[in-house]
Amino acid sequence: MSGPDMGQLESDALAAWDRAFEANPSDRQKFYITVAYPYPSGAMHVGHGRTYIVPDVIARFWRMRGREVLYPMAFHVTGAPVIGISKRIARGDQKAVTLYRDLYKVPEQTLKEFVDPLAIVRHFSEEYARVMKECGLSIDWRRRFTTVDPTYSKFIEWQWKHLHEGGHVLKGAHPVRYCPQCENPVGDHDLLEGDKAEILKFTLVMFSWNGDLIPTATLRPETIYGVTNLWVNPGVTYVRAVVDGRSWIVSREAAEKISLQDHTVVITDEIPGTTLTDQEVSHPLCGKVPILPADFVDPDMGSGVVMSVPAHAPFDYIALRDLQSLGKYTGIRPLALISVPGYGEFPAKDAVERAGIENQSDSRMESLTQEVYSAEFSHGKLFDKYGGEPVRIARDTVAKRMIEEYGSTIMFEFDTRSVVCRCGSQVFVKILHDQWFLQYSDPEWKEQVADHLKDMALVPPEVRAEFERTIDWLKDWACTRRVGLGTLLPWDPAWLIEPLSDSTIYMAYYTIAHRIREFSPELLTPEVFDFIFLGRESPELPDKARLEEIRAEFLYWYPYNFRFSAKDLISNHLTFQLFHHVAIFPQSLLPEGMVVFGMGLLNGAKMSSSKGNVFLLEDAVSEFGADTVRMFLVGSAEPWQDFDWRNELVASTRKQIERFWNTVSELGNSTGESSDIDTWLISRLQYHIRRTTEALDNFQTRQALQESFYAIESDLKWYRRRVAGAPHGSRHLKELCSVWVRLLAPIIPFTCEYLWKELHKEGLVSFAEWPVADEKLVTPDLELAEELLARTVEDIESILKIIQIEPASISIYYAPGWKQEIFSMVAGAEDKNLVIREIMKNDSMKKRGKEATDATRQCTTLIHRLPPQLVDQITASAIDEKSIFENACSFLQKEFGVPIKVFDAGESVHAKASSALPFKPAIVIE
RNA sequence: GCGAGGGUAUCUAAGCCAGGCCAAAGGAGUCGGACUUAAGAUCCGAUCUCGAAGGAGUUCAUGGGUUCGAAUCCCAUCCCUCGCACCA
Repeated sequence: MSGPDMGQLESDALAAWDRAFEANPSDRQKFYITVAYPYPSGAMHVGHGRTYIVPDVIARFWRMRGREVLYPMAFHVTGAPVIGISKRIARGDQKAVTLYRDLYKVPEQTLKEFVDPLAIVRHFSEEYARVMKECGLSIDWRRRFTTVDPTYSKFIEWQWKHLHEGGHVLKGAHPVRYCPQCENPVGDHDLLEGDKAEILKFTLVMFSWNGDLIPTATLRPETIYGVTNLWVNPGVTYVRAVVDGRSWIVSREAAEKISLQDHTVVITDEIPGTTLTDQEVSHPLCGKVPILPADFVDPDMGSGVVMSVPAHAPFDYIALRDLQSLGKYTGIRPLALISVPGYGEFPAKDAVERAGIENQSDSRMESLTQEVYSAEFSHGKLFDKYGGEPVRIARDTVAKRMIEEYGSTIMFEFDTRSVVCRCGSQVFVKILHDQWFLQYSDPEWKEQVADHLKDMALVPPEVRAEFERTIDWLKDWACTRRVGLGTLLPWDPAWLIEPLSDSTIYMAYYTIAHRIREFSPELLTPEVFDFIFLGRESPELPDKARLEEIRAEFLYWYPYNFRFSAKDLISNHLTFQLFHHVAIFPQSLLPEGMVVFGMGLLNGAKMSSSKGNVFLLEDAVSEFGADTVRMFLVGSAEPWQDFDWRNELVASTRKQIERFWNTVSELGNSTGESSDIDTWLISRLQYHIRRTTEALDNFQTRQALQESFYAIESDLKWYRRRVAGAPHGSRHLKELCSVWVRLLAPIIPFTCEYLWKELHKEGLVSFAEWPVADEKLVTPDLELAEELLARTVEDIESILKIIQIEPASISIYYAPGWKQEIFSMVAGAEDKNLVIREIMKNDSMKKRGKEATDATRQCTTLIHRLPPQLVDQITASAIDEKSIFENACSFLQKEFGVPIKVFDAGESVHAKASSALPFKPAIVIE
């Protein structure tokens, strides 16, 4: 039989599902799940596919279990990326055009429209919706919206009014990456180079020189006590500049940077580096020190002047050593100030000497500096005369003191040298003013979130620690931007609300999205939302009756049951949304649970659109079929594990679906009489129903598939073997198929929808009743008998394999009754080492002597090897091995093609017979 | 560097929390057989090593330790993934 026509089958199912998943409040209990909505700036790949298919499987499962299930979807279009994309496409940037035209397959005509950023999100949100439907996602599309819809903006304004009034939004200054050419802050996606650059906070230590200040930038202000000199580059021309009214000497680059960081800077004249060398400067904390020449000083790093601490900085140590080896400045000695275990008086000296470094151009200097730096930071302590504090604490105390008493200031600088904007200009750190912050640092707010987290279900449980860490670690978040798409900050409309910050409670908005559109946006005052979400009455609400309905719908669905997202969002979105929920909603409406996904790989490598290493979801669906894609994505790993898409594995998934399709088509309408083995099959089925249900209850889609697909298949394999040659399947098989199709319906709904009809069932399988295990159909004795038989067959096979003789007959010797007794006694014994004594107290056993002690030892070994559950069953049910084997004689004869004889081992004199044990008969092949 | 998670046979992936059910499930791949004109599909078997009796030996990143007994518990080391922010 050939496979089904998937194309036809899929379009039939899609037609049948049209609008079927629109969810409305009902008498049923609700189940509401949401997934982080996509930012539609490109085509969906199979990684996205899993993000939405896993929740769909869960949604379908609960729907079949009789819940009213809401699974909504919307599109996040706020932010700056599409603006950059549209600019690049407008400019004809080759890389961007290739990506969109060739990889994402955007038609030429549409691509032309991409000069409008909104056209991009419009195009791809349509694509997303279309592909999501093709995948069979059971979404209520009536609730779809985008985050720039005027109605949604009204909702965001309401949210932010509450955050503001609740004291969670504060104004402050903030250092950002800034492009002077574009006159804008730049995000990661705007960068040509240095996208991982971090902003470091340097302290400018102010040395005095003839009425001028010479600042040196350092990450280690506490080392001021060990400064022996400064370094300037003699080949660089420095500038004198009036900075906030004081005269500074710094490199030209530094002057420019400082001017972006809250200082007024006026350059007055130039000073060659050579003028500075051999001059003497002073600082209250280290006294007078000379300025020495050094070529390694980079004018583009910090102030362009460096303070030298040869005792603790390898660079300084070796630069000094190099000078001194030329007979210069020999009077200068390193000055130690930190003690650190594992190093002598001068850690920098130790490190340099241990590594055998010859001179300052050695490539290992960088890592050596890092090594000393870390060792001192984590284990170092300042000498008592400098306060005796650990380095990690002293660093802050000294910095604070310098700022308060000695005119120091902060300078921001990147940790990587070259940070370049897409426009080609160098990027600087700028301090932005009037910036609004969400005050995630607020201890009280943190505590509320942490308290609520305790009540939440988290899947998998391992992520709890990471959430706790994140709540603890979160600092204030700059929540407004100057550029991009989005909602204006209601009380300061010069700012846009930052995109991660406008996506924190939209799960509540879904519940009313389709109804709120009945109002024109200008009617949607904060009072309206206050009423809908908080039940707050106010006079003059528009269309109160309608609002009552909307509020009722919100209350029906909220709080959501589970939110799904990938693990990279734990440290921002998933935690942010908790902060916002606790700030706005009452206890009873707070989120109940979260499910965190793993990441996707393609052929073992990370999926990445920019590197072209993606497999588009739509291509996957058209090549393999939606069900295959679904089954692979939820079945190859549990949702929280990383998964790896490999075409060859996916192809074999398709074969499995075809096999299932063939089996059900063949057996689905059987009506024959049933026998013991049918009863056995149905008994096993109850177990699989239970296990599948448990797995899906716990979001274990892979486990569910193992139980509902492979485990049932493997039972059927044994069944077929047992009935080989017997007439057509029984009516029990029909029942099995009906259960089987339902168990798999959440995972491969297209195939199951078709087969459901084939089985002449009413309605859609998507809404059919989820199977429930019926304990009355469980027959432990039969299962045990089949287990014994299967194990015996296995034993016989393994013997046959080894001895390689052509067997003439096979004899099975089942264990005598007294061994059963021993077996039970051993099984029931607390201490298996002492049981032999108990057994020997029994006279009839005593009479058997060695035979009985041997049997006890053998039973003990056997019991250790059998699953405990099975041992319990064996002892509980006193099975009749004799009749089991006799009943199976014809089966065994067919299996092995030779006559089978069954004997009581107790009545046999055959040497082998004595090795018979309960559940492990002696086997003799002749 | 810091924080969180992980390393199981050819690949993938159970098992680990609650140590003996473990030479270690399932799936894939590979090899052999049946069917077929052939291929594919399907079905059956094998797939760490040894073995002419259902067994034995060596394995679960590496090295130690605890225990009668360790893939599972403890310690150290190495490697991988994610996050470290104003960005979706």
